Amino acid sequence: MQLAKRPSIREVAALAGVSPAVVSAVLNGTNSTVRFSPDAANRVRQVAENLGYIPNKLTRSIIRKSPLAIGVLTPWPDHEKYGKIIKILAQEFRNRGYHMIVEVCDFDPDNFLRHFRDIVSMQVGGMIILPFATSQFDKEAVFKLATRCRRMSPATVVVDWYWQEMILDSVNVDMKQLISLPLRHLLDNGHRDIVCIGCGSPRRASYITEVLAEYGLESRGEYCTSGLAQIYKQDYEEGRMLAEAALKLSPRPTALMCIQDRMAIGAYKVCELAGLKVGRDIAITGGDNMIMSQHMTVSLTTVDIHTEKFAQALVDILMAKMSRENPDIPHVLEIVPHLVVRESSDFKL
Amino acid sequence: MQLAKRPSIREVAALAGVSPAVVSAVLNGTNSTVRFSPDAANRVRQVAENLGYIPNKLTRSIIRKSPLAIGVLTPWPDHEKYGKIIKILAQEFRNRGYHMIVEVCDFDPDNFLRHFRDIVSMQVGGMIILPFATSQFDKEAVFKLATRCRRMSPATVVVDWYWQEMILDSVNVDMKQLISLPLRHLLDNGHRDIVCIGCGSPRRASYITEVLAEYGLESRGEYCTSGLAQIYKQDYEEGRMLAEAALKLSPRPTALMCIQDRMAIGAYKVCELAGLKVGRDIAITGGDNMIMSQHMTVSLTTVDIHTEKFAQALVDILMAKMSRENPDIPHVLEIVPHLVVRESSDFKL
DNA sequence: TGTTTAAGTGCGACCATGACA
DNA sequence: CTGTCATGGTCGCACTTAAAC
Repeated sequence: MQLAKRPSIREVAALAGVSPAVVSAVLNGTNSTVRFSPDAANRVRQVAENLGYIPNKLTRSIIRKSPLAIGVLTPWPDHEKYGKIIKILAQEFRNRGYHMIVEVCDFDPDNFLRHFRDIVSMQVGGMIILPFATSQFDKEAVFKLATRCRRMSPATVVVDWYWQEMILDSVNVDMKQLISLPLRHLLDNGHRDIVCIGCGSPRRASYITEVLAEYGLESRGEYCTSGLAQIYKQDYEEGRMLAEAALKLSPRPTALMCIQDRMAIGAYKVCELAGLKVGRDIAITGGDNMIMSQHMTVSLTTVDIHTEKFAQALVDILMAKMSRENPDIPHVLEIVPHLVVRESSDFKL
Repeated sequence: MQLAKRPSIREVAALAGVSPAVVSAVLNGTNSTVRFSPDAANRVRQVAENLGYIPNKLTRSIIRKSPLAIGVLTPWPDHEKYGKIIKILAQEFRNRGYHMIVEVCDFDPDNFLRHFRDIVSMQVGGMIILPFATSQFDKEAVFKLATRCRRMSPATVVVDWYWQEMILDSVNVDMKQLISLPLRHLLDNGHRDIVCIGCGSPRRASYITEVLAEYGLESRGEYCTSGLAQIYKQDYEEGRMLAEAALKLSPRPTALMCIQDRMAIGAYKVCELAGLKVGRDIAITGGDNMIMSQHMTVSLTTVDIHTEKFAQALVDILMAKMSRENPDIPHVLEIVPHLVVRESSDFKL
C-alpha cells in the first residue's frame, strides 16, 4: 500500500515565500547555521499548521544517523507483568525521544532471528527482549542465537536471563530470593510439609534443598513439582492440577508454595473444594504480586518483584549501552524481591 | 545519540564486485529491471551474510512511499483486554508486513495530539486508538480533537466509541447487550432487588430502565451506582466500596450486577466477609471475561466480548481504510457479546 | 542477458551570496 | 568598507528504479 499524500517541505516553503532550509530551521530549531527573521518564522509556522505539514522523521533519521525507535520483543505482551513493563518502557522511551516498536515472537530460533533482523532494519537504537529464552530451551541453540544477535544488533538488553555461563546485558529477579523468601516464611511459621509448585527445574530445586538444609530438613522429590506453562493462561490450570496431586501426598502438606500467583489462585480452588480453608487449614503463597492477589477474598501472600524498578533498570542499562561508553562491559542487574505477607499464609501452625 | 555503524550497501557491493543496484535487486527481489547472474547473486548473499548487512527499511519507505508501521495509541497497555488486543494486532500487522509502534497516552487533549503527530511523523499507514475517550470526557474538546486528528491522520480506527452524533471508524461492544444480558439472566432467575454497580452513566442507566420495564419493574436510582475508574487497578477497590454500600440498602439486594470482572471480584470479598456465600446467598455477575474469572473458587458469571473477533475487526477496518477504497465511508462495527453463566449466579431464587 | 549509470526520494547542514546598516 | 543577518543553492544520506550500455 502507498502512503496518503502528505504536504512536503517544498510546498510549505513555497507558500510561506521562503526556502526549504528556512522551513526546516524554523520547525526543528536545531543548531543549524540558517538564520531567519521572526516574520518568516511566523509565516512558516502558519502555513505548516494550515497545510497540516508534519516533518518526515524517516528522512531525518537517515540524515542525522539518529535512531528513531527502540524495539521490544516479547512473546507475552498480554501478561500482566510484561504489560506493566511495556507501559513503563513506552513512557521512558518517549521522554527520551524514541518510539517503541513492539513485536510478538515465539521461541522458535528461526522466527526469533527474523523478528530480530526486522527490528534492526528499522534502524532502532536498541532492543529489549522480554525474555530471550525459557528454561525449556535448548542451550546450544540459544547460544548460537545470542551470538548471531549480538553480531548484528545494536544495544540489546534481556530480561530473566539465568545462564551465567553466557553473559548478556540483562535485568533479572534474584531467583534464589524468589524461592527462599516464601519458603523461609512458611518454615518460620512452623510448616514442615511444604509442596513447592512450579519449582521442578534443577536450579529452583537446588535453592529449595539449600533452604531446607538450614532448617535441618531434607528435600523430598515429590514435594517439589514442576510445571511452568509457556502459555501463561494455563498457569491457573497447572496450579490446580499440581495442587490436586499435592493434597494426595502423605503426610498431607500444610502449605503450598507456588512460584506464581496464577498457580496459587488455581490452588485456592482445589483447597476450598477439599474443605480446607486457605489461611487457616492450609497456607498458600504465590509469586509476582499481581494486582488481583491483594483483592482475593483471602488475600494472597506473594513475592513482589518491583516491576517499576525492574523496567527502570532495563531503560538505564539500554541507554548506557546506546551511548556506547564502555560498550564491551556487560551490565547485569539483579532485582531483589521482597515478601508480601497476606492472609493466605499469615498464621502459625 | 547516533546509530552504531552498520555496513552499507556500497560496502557489500564493493566486496561482492558488483554495483549497489545489483545488491538491492538480489536482496529484495522485486520487479526491478536489473538482471543478475546466479553467480553474482551468490556472491552478494555471501558477503551480506558475512558483513551482517541488513537493508535500511527507512530509505526504502521514503522511496516507495510505502508505510512501514502502524501506530497503536492507548492509555492502558497493561490492561488484560488491551494487552490481548495488542498481541493480536502485533501478529496481524506483522503478517501484513508492518511494524507496530505502541505509544502510551493519557486523556489530555494536548498530549494526545502530540502523540498523534509523532506517530504520523513516522509515516505510519494507519493508527488504532484504544480507546479515544472515556465517558467522563468533555464532548466539545473530543470533537475538536477528533476533527484535527482526522485532518492530519492517515486511516484511523477507534475502540469503544459511543458518541453516535460524531461518527468515526470504530469497533465497539454492543453496550446494550453488555448490560441487558446479565440483567435478564438475573431477572429470569427470580432476582428482583438487583444493584447495578458501575452503571451510573445516563446511557447505561437507560438500558437498565428499559430491561426492568419489560419485567414490569421500575428502576430505583440507588440501585444503580456509578464508578468507572480511569485507572483500572482501582476497579477492585471501587467494586468493594460500591458493594459495601449496596449491602446496606433495604431491601438488601439478592444480586450484584457489576459492569466489570474486577469490580465483581472486589464485591466477592465484601459478600463473603458479610457471611453471604456467593452463588448461593447472593448472585454476582461481571463483565469482560478476564482469564482469572473462570478460576475463582466460585467461578464468575460474566459477559464475554470476543476479544479476538474484536481485534480482527479492528485490523479489517484499518486495512480497508488504508487501501483507500471508499475512504469516506465510515466503518462502524458492533461486537455482540454473549453471557457466560458460571457458579456465581447459577441458581434460582 | 547481465551490468552499470544516473535520476530520483524528502529532508538537513553547510556555504556562498546578498542586502543593509 | 566591514560586520551582521537573512536567504537560496547545493550536496549528502542510503537506497530504488528506470534507462542506458
